[in-house]
Amino acid sequence: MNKITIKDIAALAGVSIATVSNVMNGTGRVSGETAKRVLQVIDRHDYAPSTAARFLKERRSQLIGILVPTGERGRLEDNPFYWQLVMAVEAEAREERLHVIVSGVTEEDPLTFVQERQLDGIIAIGITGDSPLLGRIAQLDVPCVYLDCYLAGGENLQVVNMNDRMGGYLGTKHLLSLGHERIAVIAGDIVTSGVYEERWLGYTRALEESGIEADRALLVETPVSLLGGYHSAQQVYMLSPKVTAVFAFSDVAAIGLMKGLQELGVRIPDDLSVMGYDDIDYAGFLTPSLTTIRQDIGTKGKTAIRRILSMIRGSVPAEHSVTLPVELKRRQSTALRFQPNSIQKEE
Amino acid sequence: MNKITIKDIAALAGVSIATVSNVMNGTGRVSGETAKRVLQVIDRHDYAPSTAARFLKERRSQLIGILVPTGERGRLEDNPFYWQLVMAVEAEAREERLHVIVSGVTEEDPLTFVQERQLDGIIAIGITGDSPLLGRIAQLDVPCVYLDCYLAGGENLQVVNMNDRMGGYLGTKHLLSLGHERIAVIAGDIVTSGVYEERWLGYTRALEESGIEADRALLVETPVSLLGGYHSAQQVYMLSPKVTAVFAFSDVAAIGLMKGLQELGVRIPDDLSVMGYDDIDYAGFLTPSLTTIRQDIGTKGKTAIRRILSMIRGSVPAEHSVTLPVELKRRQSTALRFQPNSIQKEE
DNA sequence: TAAATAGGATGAAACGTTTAATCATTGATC
DNA sequence: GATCAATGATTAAACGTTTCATCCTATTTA
Repeated sequence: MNKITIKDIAALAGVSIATVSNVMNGTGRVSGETAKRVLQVIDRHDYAPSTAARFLKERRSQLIGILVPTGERGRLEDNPFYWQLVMAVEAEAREERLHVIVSGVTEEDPLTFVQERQLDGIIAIGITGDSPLLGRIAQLDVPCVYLDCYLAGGENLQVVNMNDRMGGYLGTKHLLSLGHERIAVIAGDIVTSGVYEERWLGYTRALEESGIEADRALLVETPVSLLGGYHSAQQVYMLSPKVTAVFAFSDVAAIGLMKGLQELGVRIPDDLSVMGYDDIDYAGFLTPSLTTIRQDIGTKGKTAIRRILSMIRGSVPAEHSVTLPVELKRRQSTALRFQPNSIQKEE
Repeated sequence: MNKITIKDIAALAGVSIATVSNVMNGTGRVSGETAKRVLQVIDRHDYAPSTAARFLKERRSQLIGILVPTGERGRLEDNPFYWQLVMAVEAEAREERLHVIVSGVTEEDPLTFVQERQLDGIIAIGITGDSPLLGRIAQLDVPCVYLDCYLAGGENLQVVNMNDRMGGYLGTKHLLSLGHERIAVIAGDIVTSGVYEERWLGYTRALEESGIEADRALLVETPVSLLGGYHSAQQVYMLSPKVTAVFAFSDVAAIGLMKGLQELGVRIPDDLSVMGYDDIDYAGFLTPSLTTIRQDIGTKGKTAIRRILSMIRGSVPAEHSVTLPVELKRRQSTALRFQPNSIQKEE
């Protein structure tokens, strides 16, 4: 069953292939009569023009790549966050008749496919300031928007970030306002990841404003995952009761942490306040529900794809980077420091 | 900055384009000498051959489509499950040098892009027995694997399902073994969705084996989501205390349900046992942790893509459909019926 | 010495589109 | 009646590959 081509349609409709092409694209001049006939033939044989041929001619692909960091065994990172992002990007893209390729980037052969497939644009997520990818992408000369990236020399790159520093600041302020002064932090590797570093900077600034010096000993660096959070419960437990609150820089880690703490007999928020970050859907449905910093991933994705689109159309947005707002979402997992009658912990 | 093509490489290396092509693909006969020279030139200009041109010739795309159901506003359905799937599929695909397009399918123009882009294969998720898509896909004549689909006349279609009936059966057996006899069920629309219907059939069979007749009044049909589960808590509450256990056919709904119940003062599992389905990552990290039916999404995805690959290579797997095993994951949210001292509920 | 063979490289067609340039027909204008 | 303009449709080049058939040159074989 050989694929039907524009040539077949032309023959069947008794016109030239140019006319068929013109009918499909609304270009050139075609009489209503002919157009109708051609469309009928197209419809009857449900013919669809080959994008390979078209894009070969037009030198583009109508394809957007989402470059997702890979974790163990070269797999895409396991975080529901990415699906949220894909959802947002795909929705916008589909409206513009673009499609979305989701791909992990590995060390060996990171990006040749971008070039080979002539992607119209790419969205790169979570690239750290010193990554070699950065140079590669620049070389490619493809419209690119960086998401959640804090880049060293990237002044003229398109960057879309959430206001991570503000998030760290808001969360810490909230805990301070509840009377907490020694606040532990759970985060991924602070040094290499701009996102967590920014949140940490917000954290320290808030503390400073209250005349408290940030104490690196209260920082627990752990993989950002349920298990990572779970395992760090032990360390947090050792820090208590001097430490009365924990700020986890990720909801996922916070959920693991809470589980771990509860198993150790710690009551949340009575004994310890826990604060998350992201406001993933589950945050509001935990017991206790999780106070967190909300970032609107949908907006983030939408902003990214919109910028890609305007870059594709040749109009580079005026401002290079945009920082989207975050918001404190107060729930049950944070409370005033110490119940009056529970100043000392049982040992 | 015009894209560099095979022609440029040929000119620079002082050979014909045929030779360049041969060098790249290891076809034809090329001397080691020439090969080296060509490769150098390719490397120096980091040239990457255009897939559009290549695939135009080869009549394929090295592209796999994942067709995701769309929910409100035409967006991809919001369920972390899909990301798990994409992760698995993408990993396998990348090894075979295929790429993955994620696309929602809408009513208006469901699938022309499959044809236009000449996808090498598609993975269709959650298509119900009577969907018009089914016919369209068959028409396309593209290798397709159906995931989580119970199809009416689909004897010769490639279907990969989990053993949903067994899952329903196992979960119900478990609850029965704990002494529960009136067990409510929370599910999406049973009629149209094969998956939930199967689980329901497993449920009724288990009951029958204990001489209990399934009671349709104990079935709460609700959207499969956190909020859906949350809202159904009210109905479940009305059914208690005669009903002593709930089987939610989705973890996501179960999580919402538990939250709702806890807000109503119901203790889990003391007052009511709750059982989920899927074993999403969060299930083990809730308080109480959720007893559930585990399905291995990674394996599901891997199986699907493997079958696609063999279909692409022309060898249609012998058995048309495969059913993967599920497993009971016992945790804290289910317990023996009634504490001895709490036979009657306070009213 | 002539013919056959093998290795190495090339020419050109084909893949299915788009599009600029061209052509043919008809009706309007001078 | 000749020129022009407008309309409708066609021809052919181009896009960047792959690949088959062909060609050249040196070496081996008869």
